[in-house]
Amino acid sequence: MDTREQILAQAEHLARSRGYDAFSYADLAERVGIRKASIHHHFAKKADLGQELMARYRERFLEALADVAKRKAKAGDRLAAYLDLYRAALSDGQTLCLCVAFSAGRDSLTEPTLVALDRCHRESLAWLETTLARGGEDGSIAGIVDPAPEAKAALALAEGAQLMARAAASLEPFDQAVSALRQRAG
Amino acid sequence: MDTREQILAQAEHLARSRGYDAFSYADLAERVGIRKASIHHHFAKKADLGQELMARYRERFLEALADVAKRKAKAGDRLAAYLDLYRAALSDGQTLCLCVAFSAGRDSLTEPTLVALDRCHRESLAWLETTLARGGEDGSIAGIVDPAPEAKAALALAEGAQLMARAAASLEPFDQAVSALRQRAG
DNA sequence: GTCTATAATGGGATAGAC
DNA sequence: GTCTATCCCATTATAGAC
Repeated sequence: MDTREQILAQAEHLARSRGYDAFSYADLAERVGIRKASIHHHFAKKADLGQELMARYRERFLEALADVAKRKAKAGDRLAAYLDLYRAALSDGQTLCLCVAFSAGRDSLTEPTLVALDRCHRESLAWLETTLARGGEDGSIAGIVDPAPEAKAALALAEGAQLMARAAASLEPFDQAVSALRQRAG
Repeated sequence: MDTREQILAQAEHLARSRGYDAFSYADLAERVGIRKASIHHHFAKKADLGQELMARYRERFLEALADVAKRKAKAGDRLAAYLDLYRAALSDGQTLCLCVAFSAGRDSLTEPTLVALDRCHRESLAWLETTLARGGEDGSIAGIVDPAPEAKAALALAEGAQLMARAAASLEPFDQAVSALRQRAG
């Protein structure tokens, strides 16, 4: 992994565990094992780093959703896998997904970063809406009436459950909060 | 309103709109119309201010829940009023509730503040669990099977819907995300 | 591409006069 | 209780040598 990738990886971890405002180039430099000035060589401004973090997070997340759709045929299994993605992102209550972390501190973000965040939300919702609609049709997800608002509810539930788990620094609140939705997926 | 109260009010607004890390004593001083040193007279350390912010927020929120229980007899109406509290806290997508704002940046908080945050979550969950249980019994909330995990789901949904609305700086995502739960309450 | 050095600014916090 | 003045440190960011 080249230096630029290492910076991005460490920055993502810091942003997801502490928040965008609460990590510095000094933290980052220490973890990567280079100097602050070298970070600036790769990302001139912190805003550039934030923007790229969000852009690549969105890309990776959407790829993961596409992969779920490829691996799982039944909509119910896809929804379960969706919840597992959020569960895994928690790392036992230590980190949030980047969308949640960035949403809370949106005032510190620049316009391109906000655009990428919004795009991530909209694309996730489209995937969820399709999944829920299919699940309603083939009967693999129970109680689907109107897929569009229910997709928003599912996203809100996943993000909120993550937040509760992060507050408690434990996975348990997440599992309990999503259990009812999980059961609807069989 | 005395100075101390003004400081708390402005600090709460800043913490809820920007996050704990992203507001300073300088911001606060400017808004209250006094100097930084005068803020330190009332709250020696920022951690003291954070702790008191969380403590009084919890107190006020729990009072609001008690008030809902006093004003509304039916569990379904209580749940609707609960969602309205979260909706009102959003101020059109400009501010989060303090629990959500503090959960995201928990690494910056001191132990007493985290204890108050956890207490706020636990007490809210207890209120919700009682409300959902009653709603299941009297039929005013549809589809209640197991109140304990469903209380956690309702809290996660409310917090997550707030986060989505904050990300979009709009009330709309909140209303759509909670619409299904609202309908279950009649 | 990484380094040392440093600028410029802003952060939390304190001393002491009024 | 509020002020001015100041301290010390962390922050983002840049210049220029290697």
